[in-house]
Amino acid sequence: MTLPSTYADRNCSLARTLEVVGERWTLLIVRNAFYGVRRFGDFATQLKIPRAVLAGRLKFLVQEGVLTRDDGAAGGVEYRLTAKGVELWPVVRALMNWGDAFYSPSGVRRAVRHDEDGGLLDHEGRCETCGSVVPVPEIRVEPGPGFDPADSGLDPVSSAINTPRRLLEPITAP
Amino acid sequence: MTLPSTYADRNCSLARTLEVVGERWTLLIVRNAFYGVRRFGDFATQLKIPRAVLAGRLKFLVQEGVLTRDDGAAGGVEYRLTAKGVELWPVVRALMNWGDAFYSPSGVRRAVRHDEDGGLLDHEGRCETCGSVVPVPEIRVEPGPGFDPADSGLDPVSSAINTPRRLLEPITAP
DNA sequence: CATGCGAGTTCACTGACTGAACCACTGCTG
DNA sequence: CAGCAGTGGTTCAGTCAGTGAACTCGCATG
Repeated sequence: MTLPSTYADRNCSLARTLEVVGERWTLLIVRNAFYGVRRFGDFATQLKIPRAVLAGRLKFLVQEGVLTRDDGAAGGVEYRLTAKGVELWPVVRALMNWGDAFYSPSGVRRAVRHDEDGGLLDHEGRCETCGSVVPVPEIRVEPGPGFDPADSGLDPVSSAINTPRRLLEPITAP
Repeated sequence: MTLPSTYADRNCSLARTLEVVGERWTLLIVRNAFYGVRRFGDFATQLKIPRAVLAGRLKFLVQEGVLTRDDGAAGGVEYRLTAKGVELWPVVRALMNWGDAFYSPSGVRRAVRHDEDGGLLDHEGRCETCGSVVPVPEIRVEPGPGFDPADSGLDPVSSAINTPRRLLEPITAP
């Protein structure tokens, strides 16, 4: 858990990455940060993660330079992805693609589009309409055909992230 | 650990994927399978993973259809990636890319090439020489500029996987 | 001053991981 | 055919990390 090597293989960048984001909950926290979640309480309610674990993960991610911790405009604390954190998008996307392919028979659970022209993104993150590799802030996520509305979450945070929205745009308090 | 949801969010393919490959050690086992490791003992010695954990992970991955378990030609048991398992390559590659980018200042630890023409692969898996998206069995992995020979591993399995080789090609006993 | 809220911390409990030792089966080998 | 080594596990006690509920702290508001 602490910095000094949790995995032995010093020559493997996969192992090195997993030391940072490979623990339980960590990538879901990062995913929520992409979805615009910034507040401690919002992470906690949406993920139903024990607060002690959340506190530890957030501290570690800040220490690793994946998130920043600042006092937000509204007075509370805000956690946001750094540039290094945003670079985790291909990782998140690859994992989502695999889950959609093998565990979502009725189609992707969340569709990913280029917000400028509405084009779907392929597996490499390229817009099928304009052909460009879409930068993360221009990506829109919305429920796809495999999305199950019966399970869309009753808390306001889940409702917000299940509404079509751009990545990184902050979810707004009710 | 068992199948019934370890994460709450039923509408997230990321969570679903992490239920399969998100536990400690699991992706390193898969990585080794890409590198041609097939035998129980070889996984154990290269990863220095407790044998009980390895046994549990292998059983689970077989159950999930990521690996197959067969009696090999040489008489022992062989674990191999299924087509579904091979589809995890983009995940492994994305994680390695991020680790190389942020934790390997002197360059990638392992270079990934198209074995047919020697072209380097970009982040989307496309060959810079011939321009095609390279299928996994045609990918060659070799030590890159960030590779540290002082730490290249003394056991025969590590030596084998630190030698340039095609993915999925079985490592041969000494 | 009471109330409430956000952001954590504390704590007892449980479950998972660790490492070492042990077991079972196979195929030799003398 | 007894002994032995190799492979593929299982068992077990000790430790460590995750869980969930309750609690604390600081700050703003009424």
